[in-house]
Amino acid sequence: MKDYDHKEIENRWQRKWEESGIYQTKDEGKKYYTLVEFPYPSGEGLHTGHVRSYTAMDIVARKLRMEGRNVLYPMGWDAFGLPAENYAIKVGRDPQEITAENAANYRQQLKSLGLSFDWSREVNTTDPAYYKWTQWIFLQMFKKGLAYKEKTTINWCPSCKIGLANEEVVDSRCERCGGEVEKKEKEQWLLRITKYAQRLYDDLEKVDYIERAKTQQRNWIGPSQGATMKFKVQGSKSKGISKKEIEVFTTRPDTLFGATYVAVAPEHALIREYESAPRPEGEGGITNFDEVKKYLEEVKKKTDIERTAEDREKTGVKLEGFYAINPANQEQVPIFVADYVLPHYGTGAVMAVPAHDERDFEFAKKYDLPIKEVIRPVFGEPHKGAEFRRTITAIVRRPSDGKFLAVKWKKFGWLSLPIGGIDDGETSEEAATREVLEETGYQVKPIKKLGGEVVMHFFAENKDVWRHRLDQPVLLELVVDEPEARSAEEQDKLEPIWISGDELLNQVTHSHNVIGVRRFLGPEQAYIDEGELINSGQFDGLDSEEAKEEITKFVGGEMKTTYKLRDWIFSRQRYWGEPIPLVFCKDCAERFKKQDSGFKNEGEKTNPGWFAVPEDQLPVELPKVDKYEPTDTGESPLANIEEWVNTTCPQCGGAARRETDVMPNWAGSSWYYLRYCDPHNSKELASPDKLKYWTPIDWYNGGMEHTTLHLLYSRFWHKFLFDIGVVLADEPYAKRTSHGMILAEGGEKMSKSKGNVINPDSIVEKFGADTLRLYEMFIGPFDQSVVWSTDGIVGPRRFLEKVWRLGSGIQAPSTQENSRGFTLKGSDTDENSLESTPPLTVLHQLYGTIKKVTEDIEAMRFNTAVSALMILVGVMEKVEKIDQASWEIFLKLLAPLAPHITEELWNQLGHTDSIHLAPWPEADPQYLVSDSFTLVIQVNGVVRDSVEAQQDIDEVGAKELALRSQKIDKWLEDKEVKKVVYVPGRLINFVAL
RNA sequence: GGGCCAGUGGCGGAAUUGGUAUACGCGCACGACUUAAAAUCGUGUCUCGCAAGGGAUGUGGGUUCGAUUCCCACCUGGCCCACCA
Repeated sequence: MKDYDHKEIENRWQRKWEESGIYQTKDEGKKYYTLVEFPYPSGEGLHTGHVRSYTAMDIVARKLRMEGRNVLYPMGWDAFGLPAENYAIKVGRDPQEITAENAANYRQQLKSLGLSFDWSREVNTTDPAYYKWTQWIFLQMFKKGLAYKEKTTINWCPSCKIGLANEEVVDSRCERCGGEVEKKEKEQWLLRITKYAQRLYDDLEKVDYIERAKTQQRNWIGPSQGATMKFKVQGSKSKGISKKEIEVFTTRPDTLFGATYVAVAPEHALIREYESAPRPEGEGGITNFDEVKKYLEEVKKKTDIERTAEDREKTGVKLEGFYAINPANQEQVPIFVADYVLPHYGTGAVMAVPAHDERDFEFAKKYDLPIKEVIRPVFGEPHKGAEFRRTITAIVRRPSDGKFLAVKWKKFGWLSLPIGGIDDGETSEEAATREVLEETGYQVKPIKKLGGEVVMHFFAENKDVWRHRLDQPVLLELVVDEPEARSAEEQDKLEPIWISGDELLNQVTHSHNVIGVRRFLGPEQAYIDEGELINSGQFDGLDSEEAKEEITKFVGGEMKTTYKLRDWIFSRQRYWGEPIPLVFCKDCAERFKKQDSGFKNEGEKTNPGWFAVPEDQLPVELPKVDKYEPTDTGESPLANIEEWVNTTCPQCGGAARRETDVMPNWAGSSWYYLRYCDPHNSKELASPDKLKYWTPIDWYNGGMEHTTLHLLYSRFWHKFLFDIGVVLADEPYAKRTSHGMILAEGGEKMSKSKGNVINPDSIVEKFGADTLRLYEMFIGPFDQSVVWSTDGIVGPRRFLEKVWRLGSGIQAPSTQENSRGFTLKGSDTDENSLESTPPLTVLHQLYGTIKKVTEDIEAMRFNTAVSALMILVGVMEKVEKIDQASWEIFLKLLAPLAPHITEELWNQLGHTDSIHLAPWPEADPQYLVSDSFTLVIQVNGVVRDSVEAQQDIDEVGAKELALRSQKIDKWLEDKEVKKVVYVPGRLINFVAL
């Protein structure tokens, strides 16, 4: 027998598969579209994480093929991007060349892993034939008014002299040089993804994504319900109220009566307006504009690190010279400019309610602004199901005279006073306690009699936070104790423990069963929860929920949903990306400004002077340049190529200039999955027939890090393509799963700088692709991060060697007659194991494994699938004979995971067809159940014995059988069986006292 | 600060409608084969105890005949977001 030579076997079969084209997909049959994220072909080559994701989907794809599905499992290159550009700058080579080399390397690596990609459908985002359609989609968006140019702040790295995308900024530092990132104003193209925010949010309901991904997208889109309302602005010296207004967004219109100032973001239009045209005081001008200007400059200078520093103080400047009018009560309130107000969220202006918002509270404290309470907490009814087995004694100190009053804290949120009952005479102390509690805002009422005790209801609602919104804090001193375990005298001797706030929380919850815990907050904090309105005129007594709508209506505001999601900044002032196919004509811009008509589409209307490059001129190809660096002004290097930039206006035929910004690398990856359906189509991005056949993607696996960028962006593009009738489904991916990261030994991230990167090539070389595949699947749960261990690889390798030895002992049938039944190698020398395990065991094991492996692959539980196969081999190893049919079933089960060795052994059995096209085995139900099982016998829930029982045994039979056990006798001695719990097929439990 | 996820032997991990905790693999120990080693095969491997038994799934509680699994609180680690009004 030959040794298992993984190199020879893997090379040979990879070659044969390629020659025969068995993984090339036709466009017919019952389709299934499996997809993995196409890689960025970096210089470093493939890493272990790629192997994990691609192997997993390869297994799924292979199994589906064996089940008769027409599977599309394609691959391509997401090849635009910074690393290639930076490398090009460094060595002065064309990024296209570098990319081609890297892609060739990746292709070779992927092939060496035996992945069943259909290479005839390979795509490359940097191929003009591909990005022609990326540009085309962008133009459709432009024409629908979804693209617009706006001055926004970008991240600017002063040392690299380039603008950085948000993704290139890590912890406010430049990803490349590590320097601090500054802000810079720049004209940018943006895509109006916010227009799709609600649909992107709602339609998550329709798709089968891993729950984490859904949650993350929901949080990212971040809708919040609230209202916009207008504050009128009045000059301090003018009589009438001006027409000027500040619109604010709030989620808490119920607190409007507590709004004691208005704050606007430094970027707010109000300030810009005064900056360009200061007005006299009487008309509501800013009289301290110099001071304001100074503040704005300070803010601009601040880096992100300073702005987000943990202990940062809120700063702001009051705008002197005018007031805002609180629309609820017509009170004059000051206006501040403050950088804690975000320009891009809501309206860029807030009504500040210090009493009920932590940030406003902090700001009001600092600038000595009024804090007006308008919400009071409401206590609900106690949790009905609460039972009281334990009591904590608590002592309340009365603020007036500092005297202690004994009370008992019962379970959560209850305070019981040892008094005879409110009606029949409290002691003066007890009455005083109650008064203190009542005065300080707690509802105190008798709940139930407990042996002469009246239990006072102190708090109520479960899971609520105990808020102490009082001037005079009542401290609770808890003696942690179980009264039923101690005598009264002992209790008296207990030393009280002083605790408060978070300590209380810990103390109580650590030692006792507290279902809900109330946290002390001092009076020095804002009460941010909802409650009952006070100091709010005619709205007093309403609860927050009702008041929100009522007050909004009252002041003429509008209920509105806003989103955290921001529009997508779509320009990069770089070279290595798709040129944005737009042209700017100065003359036309002037003309449009004058006559405001003649637009052919929304895009031209939104962006006067900008025109789409005519579709017959696509693609706008990336020209060759000498230098790949951005210009000193931060413009794209394309701006330097006059002959490319200068063109003619598609509208008037006059001189015009091309847009020199390029698209971000998220552009090409937003629709690549569509191109795989019809990769060589030169007339359309893909033919409608093929799109209809293949989309949506049935199963898409990728990294969690792409959830809020790539995944969301591509859903947006897909919905747009749906709206304009290019695709037929409004969601691109029916199912999305995600693999966990592979960490280096020691649990750290693999990184080049740490030198702990594992190169898959070396593993393939030494152990083989099948071993690497098996190992990465076996290493741990697919969706969790796992730690790489080179030592652990020998496990799967030994397993494959064992399979090889077993399989090689099976000779190809020389005649038809002996095609069934063969002797395992070694069984004639291993006499001990001959009789011990009958073949029936193998059958049960085999069919159980079919079921297990089938289900596990479908649920991505590859680790347990591998484990099941190992167990099966362990069983087969020990029997004298296995019939060939059983062995073939085993090989088929292993085939998706280890495609080379199984193909070889399959071939050695005399098969001429590939195992990967053989039908997937089905579990025969008759072998899935055996006629007996192990009945576990418990006494009071503790396992005391187990016996073999017939599968169909009933409770009476099981009880009889169990009671025959002597071990059980012993445990039931002197006890009375109160109850018997019988779980068919599993256990019987005697509850005995 | 917010959201999400995780915590089980020396290590990776298994066990879900709540029902024998530690499958499978690594490592380790002993044995067989060998002149020897490697490879392979076999046996053992949570912990205390001579045993009978007891204890253990981050910590403390709860629900239950029975909890790794469900509930509450806390601690620790990871990922994402972060002044989102």
